[in-house]
Amino acid sequence: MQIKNIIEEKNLKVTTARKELLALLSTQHKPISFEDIKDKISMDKATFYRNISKFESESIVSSFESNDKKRYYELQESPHAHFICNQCSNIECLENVVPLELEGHTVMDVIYKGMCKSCTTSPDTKEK
Amino acid sequence: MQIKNIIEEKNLKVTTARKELLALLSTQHKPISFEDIKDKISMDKATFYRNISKFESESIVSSFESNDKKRYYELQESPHAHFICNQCSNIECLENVVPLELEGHTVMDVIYKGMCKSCTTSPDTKEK
DNA sequence: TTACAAATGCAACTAAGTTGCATTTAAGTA
DNA sequence: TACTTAAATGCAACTTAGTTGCATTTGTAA
Repeated sequence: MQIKNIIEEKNLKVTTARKELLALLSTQHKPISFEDIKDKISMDKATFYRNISKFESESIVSSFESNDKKRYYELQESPHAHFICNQCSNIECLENVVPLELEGHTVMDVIYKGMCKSCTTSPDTKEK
Repeated sequence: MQIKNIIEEKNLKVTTARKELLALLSTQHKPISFEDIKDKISMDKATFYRNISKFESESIVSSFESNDKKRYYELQESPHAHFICNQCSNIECLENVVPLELEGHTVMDVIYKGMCKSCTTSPDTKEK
């Protein structure tokens, strides 16, 4: 099973919590927060944050702060930018859409914020 | 004095707190957080957050979440992207450097994250 | 199977940001 | 210039994502 291999490759202990967490992340197609995760698997938040931060330092997972003060995580596959809608809070992956380079810098993450297509065309519909 | 005019134009009361806050923001050349601000002017945090959020809704100020869980604010002049260094935490303004458009979306903010020029060329120097 | 380091789970803590409320102040009016 | 009132301020209590300390459990290698 490949999830087990991902963990072993980084010389980390293969624990139930780690397998569950990576298995969940691998089924998502966009970044999710701890709040999303705890609805799906039962895991202490200390365990979650300790593991996710280990995954990040091992480059298995990448993350960013959204507008809602929460951090969103996803498996690090092909690097890509994200679009966060300020109105409906949806997060979109922008694969091969915007440049990921910047002269003289090492770019690790690119975030666009604004209004997504559906909020732009039907404004106010989802406003709080 | 122009700061007073900015406040009056939006039909807001011209208070000492608002003048001080805008005066400080106008002397900065990059976004700053409440923590930076309270070192420079004495202002209750409730007052700060209430005013800055009013300034934002009146489009006087813009802001974004950085990597350090704090929100950074700056006067809204010409729209531009920001580069946040994950290593030294410095924030750079990217004026006319990266595209601020995205087909089908309304872009309000663009953030690049990674390693800045000096951290890229002299790695580890500033690591914690 | 045993032993030990590493991982887990719980509770207590931290810190940015928010809210309720009593007091103060800006600014229009007499 | 003093009066009035709605809005702004400052304080304290609160909220909540994330962190830390510590006792217990678990994975792994001998």
